[in-house]
Amino acid sequence: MTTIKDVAREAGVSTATVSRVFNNVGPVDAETERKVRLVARRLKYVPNALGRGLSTRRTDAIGLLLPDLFGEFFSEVLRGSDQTAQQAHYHLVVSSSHNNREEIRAALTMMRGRVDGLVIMSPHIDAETLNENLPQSLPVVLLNCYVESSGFDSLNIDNYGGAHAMTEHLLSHGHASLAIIKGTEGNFDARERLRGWADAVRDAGITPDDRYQVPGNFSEASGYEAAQRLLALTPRPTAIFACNDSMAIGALSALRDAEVQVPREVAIAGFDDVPIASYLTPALTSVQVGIHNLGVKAIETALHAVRNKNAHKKQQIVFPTSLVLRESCGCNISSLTNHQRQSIVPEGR
Amino acid sequence: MTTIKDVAREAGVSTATVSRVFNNVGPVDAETERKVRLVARRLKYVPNALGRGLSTRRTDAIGLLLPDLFGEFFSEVLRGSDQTAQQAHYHLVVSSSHNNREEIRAALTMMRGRVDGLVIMSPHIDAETLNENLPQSLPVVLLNCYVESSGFDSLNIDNYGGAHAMTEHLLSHGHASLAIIKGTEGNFDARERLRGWADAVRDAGITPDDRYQVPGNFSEASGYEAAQRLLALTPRPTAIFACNDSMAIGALSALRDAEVQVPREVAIAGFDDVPIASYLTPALTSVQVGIHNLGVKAIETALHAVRNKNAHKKQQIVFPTSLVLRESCGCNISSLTNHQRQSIVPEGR
DNA sequence: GATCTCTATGTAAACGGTTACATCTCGTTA
DNA sequence: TAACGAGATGTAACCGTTTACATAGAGATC
Repeated sequence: MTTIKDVAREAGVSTATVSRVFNNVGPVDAETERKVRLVARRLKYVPNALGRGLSTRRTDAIGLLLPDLFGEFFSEVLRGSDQTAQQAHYHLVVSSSHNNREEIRAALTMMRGRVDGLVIMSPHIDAETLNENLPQSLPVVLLNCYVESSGFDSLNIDNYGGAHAMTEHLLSHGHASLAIIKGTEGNFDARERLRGWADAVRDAGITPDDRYQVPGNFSEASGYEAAQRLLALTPRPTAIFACNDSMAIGALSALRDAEVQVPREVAIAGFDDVPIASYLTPALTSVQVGIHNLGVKAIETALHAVRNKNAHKKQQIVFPTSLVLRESCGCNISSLTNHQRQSIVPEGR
Repeated sequence: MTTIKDVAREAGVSTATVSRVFNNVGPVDAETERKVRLVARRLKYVPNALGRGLSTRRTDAIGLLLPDLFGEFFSEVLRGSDQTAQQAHYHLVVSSSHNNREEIRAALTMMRGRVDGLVIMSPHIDAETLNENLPQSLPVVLLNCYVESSGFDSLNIDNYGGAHAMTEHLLSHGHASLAIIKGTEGNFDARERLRGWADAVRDAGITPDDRYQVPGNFSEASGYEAAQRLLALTPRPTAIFACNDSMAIGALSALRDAEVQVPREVAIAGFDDVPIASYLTPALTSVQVGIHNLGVKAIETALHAVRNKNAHKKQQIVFPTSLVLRESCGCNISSLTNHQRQSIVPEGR
């Protein structure tokens, strides 16, 4: 592997000059530059990222800590993140499947020194763990984490508002017995969505029935199971709000297997508005959160922090949500094609 | 940020000893070790990855180059990769959305020096580009790339076999007019699947109709459009083989909008067997490729190469596929629940 | 022609580790 | 008791860059 020294020797200049050429910094004679570039190309020289990083204390990489790479949600977050990072000529170091505090801690220390900034998406994180395991100077962006500290930039989805609005919408269809398929126990999103649902139900003058609140874990399988459980109840609920689209998909599948018509007999709505939602049968009504944008914004925030050496004012941003009404909730728009269906969004809340 | 020198000074030993302690190498007195670890913990010392990497010429990271992070397929590959890398205490540097040769070239050089090995999944790669832009010593695993050289480890899906088998299966349902929704132009997978389909059709004594081979690009939207185009034909095909599940999902959606019964009027099958396939309406018959395993195996191969300093014998592995028969192809198993449905696989081909 | 600027370049010290080699101290053996 | 071997530790070179500082030469200014 050729180093800067090889290039310097071959071009008859010092390493400093080669460095200047490759970083476009300081004055370099045009002729010298030409010569250096020529030699570099001939020797296939590429500056070593480690050496450079050690010297500059920059890595040109952003770390991305995710809870579990499952389904379309994370795929979309990642896509947005990757695009944004790449545009800024940054790398993405991805680490996932951290399902408890100890694993997170390990991942955090592993990341130290490898990245210039960190985007963390994990329900199992708290300010103390962060402060314990990360240098103060490392920019951190919390994505959908419930951390009370205002010492970090954070991005959150308006879980409460979205769930509340969707529940109101289902109520507007005349449903009186609303059920919810809850998200993973202890998860912040799950809790907030449940709260939004419960408040909306109560606001409508209905007392939430405990039996109508069945557990789930954000997977299709759990949605399937939850729906089966709901169908066994008497009286059977006439509308189901699933705390994410994956579970809604599972639920749809269970209802079909039980030969229950959706939305005629039971209406369904999800959360996230994953890309395939509009292609389902029936097309899934969902709460749109702009997942892709979430990834984009997270990286942008991290990069901003990196550029300001983390001395900027930290922001807590809440991402607004909007309802995307399709068929599964009972909106009578079955004559539209999918493409049109995708754009039907109720006026702003 | 505390360095090894700080720890050494504070513990009253040399940096060499501290290094020995943290790498479990060479003899160190138990008492000394205790003291060093204590000081290290107190100072919150974490070895710097860059310094270490520069010295050892290892980065403990594997690069993953993907064409486009879209949908469930890549999400699954990534999940398998990440799990495997993490178990081996390696990091994953992900880079995606490389849709032409120049972008690939740029990504390859960016990765140089940052990773110990590289997993490349890209239709736009060739042996020359690889040899030009990568040092001979860097382990490379090609995932689903069409590269004629045997100088690299490679993993390929049995695209031809899978498509052939699925087409045969559709034919066994008595369909005489089979259509195909093709994958992205120029894509290796797409080409092989088309070839498998065409051969199976011909083997059945049918001459493939050009109008029944409509273009697609592996996205839901393109599947939707392609199906619409097929429905407009007379005679209308009675079975459609979509070159991946995303397009099959789009097609299903189009057929429903056109009020065409699946599988009664038109049968459909996909390729990939993404996780949600079994939750669709009707449940999607697909060619299973074990996407998750693909990621696992790719990283395992890369790690093996890293450990052997890339001096091992390169392997070209073809991943077998299997059919997963559900409802959309017309198999009469509608009385089963989803869970059972998932496990119905025909005897080995 | 001395002084001052400005440009172009070189020198060498970091950056944070690892590791070959040297050194020192003991306990063991002939 | 001298020689030896093994264990514990230190010394310093090295990995590939960047960059503060030094230096040299060429015009420009007085």
